[in-house]
Amino acid sequence: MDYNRLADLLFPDVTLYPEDMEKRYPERSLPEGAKVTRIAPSPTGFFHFGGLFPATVGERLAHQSGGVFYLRIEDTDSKREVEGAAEFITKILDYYGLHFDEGVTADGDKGDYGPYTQSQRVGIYHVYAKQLVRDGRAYPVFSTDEELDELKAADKKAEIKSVNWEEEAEARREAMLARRQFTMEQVEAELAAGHRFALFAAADGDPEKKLKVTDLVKGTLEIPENDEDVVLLKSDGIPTYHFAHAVDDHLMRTTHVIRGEEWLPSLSKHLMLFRYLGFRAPKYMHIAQLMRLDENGNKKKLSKRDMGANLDDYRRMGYSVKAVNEYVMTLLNSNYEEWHMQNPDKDREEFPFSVKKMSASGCLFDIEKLNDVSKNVISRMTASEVYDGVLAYAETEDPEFYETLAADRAYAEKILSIGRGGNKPRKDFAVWADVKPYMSFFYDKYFTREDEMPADRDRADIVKALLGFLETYDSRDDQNTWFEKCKDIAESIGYARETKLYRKEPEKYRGHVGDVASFIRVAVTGRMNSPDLYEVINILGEDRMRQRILDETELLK
RNA sequence: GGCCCGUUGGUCAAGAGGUUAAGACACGGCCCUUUCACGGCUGUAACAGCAGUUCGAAUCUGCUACGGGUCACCA
Repeated sequence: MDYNRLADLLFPDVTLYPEDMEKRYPERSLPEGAKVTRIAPSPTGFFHFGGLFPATVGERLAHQSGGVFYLRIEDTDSKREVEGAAEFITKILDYYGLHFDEGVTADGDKGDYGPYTQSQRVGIYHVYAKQLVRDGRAYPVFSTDEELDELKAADKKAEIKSVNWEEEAEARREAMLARRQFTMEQVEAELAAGHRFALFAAADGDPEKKLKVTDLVKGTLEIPENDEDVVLLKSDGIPTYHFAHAVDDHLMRTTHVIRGEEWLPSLSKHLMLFRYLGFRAPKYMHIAQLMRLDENGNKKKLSKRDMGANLDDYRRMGYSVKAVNEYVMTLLNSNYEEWHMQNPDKDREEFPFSVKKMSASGCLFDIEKLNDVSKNVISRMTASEVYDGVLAYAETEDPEFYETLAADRAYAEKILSIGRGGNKPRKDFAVWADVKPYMSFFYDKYFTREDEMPADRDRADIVKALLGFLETYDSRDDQNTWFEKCKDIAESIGYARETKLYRKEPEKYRGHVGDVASFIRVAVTGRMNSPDLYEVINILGEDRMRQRILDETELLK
């Protein structure tokens, strides 16, 4: 067979050669050891939470080494493409603090190795496709539209459990061998009839022979050589992932391909393609998948449908970017947490991220741990930072609360300052959504009496204590004086001045000072629990405090 | 089913031939405390199994079991 002629027949419009591409996209001049990484999502309008892992690793590796981190959009599957998805991706990645040096951005492509959207690179793929035909490594397969439809319909077959794998494999093999048989005349006839073709790479591997590959996280892998022909170009001329991966990562000079371990089974194909194309293969890192527990208690890959799979959900649930990022980092390098405790003031960028520390096995997503990380993150923020965080969250998720907060920043910050700072800060919030119920009683329009007065205390005592409090209250008192007065009130109604005294001899008293504090707390906040009462009253102001206590005593009568 | 990957407490995990097998989360107890949220102390709990190598194995090898991934003109 005259492969040169076949190549011209198949790709009459392609006039460039691989050498031209090499010239157009030369080796990058970067410092020794600099890594070039990328993330390459499909524009489906959905960004998987798990996608944050390879993205974070790529970002850290590139920027830790003075290299390049870029974003490439893999839109080779038009069926799954969603309008505006690329924009959504750039937005959400930016939101999560992943900053790119190159690639698709909100204002178009940035960088010398573009275009960075695969659908705009078809001409480039065809140059290499034509070369592979010339080399006798790739061949066309013609299909009519009906046959194509059938293929698509057959997709579901793989989902049916009762596949006879042996028969299936044999049939596949036979079909493959049959496809490889064709004559130039047949090709000419098909072309003349206007039929479209898919381009396949003929596999030359022997699965009995193993290939030793080093994966930076999995270690040394032994994978069988590839003996399955690989689809390079689909009938519409668009490349498959496999082909685009080889061409793009070579031309964009990616040094490290970081992706999920679901790609491991096709690694053999990719390595073959790199060899056919005469490219040096990049270093690979296959990252273990994030898992969830199914109803039988087995681990399952966290898939699109699962709760918590959508990265954007975390924003909606009110997790801060920092918390999510720290959680991810904790899972990626488990010594991060320890490092962070020892270096509380240092930024995540300063952490010596290590590939060696990464786990080869998939871990379970643990919302409890995320919450803990998140509480710590928020507890370290200033009141002003918390305010900004809540405000940004409420703007989209709770517009009414947003208005309330925005109306008086100083007031909200005062509330958020309670118990903040110092080395034992309060840890009340795991998510921004926790803030509203926490501070609601500070706003008259949200104030409700949620908890009752303690049932085991005398109503008349309560009223006496409350009125006594109003009588002696002086807003100029410091906390100590204020609480001494509470003790006086306790004593005046036959309660113990100290809680300890009461515990020792409960029969001697009708209650204790803690009860008095509770009465005031319930009257003022409507709850049994609240942050520091003295500060709460100071922030609320004397007038509102008096009004609420008066209202409460009315209710008790 | 073939192929590949994985397996240390409930979860995330240190650990790289000799350790009382870290730590964090969760859970329990005690303490602190005017409630809550913190904080301190403390407890329960693990090397999947079996062989082999070795004076000695969580660490090396093999097998088994279990779990996961994957087998598209999807990525």
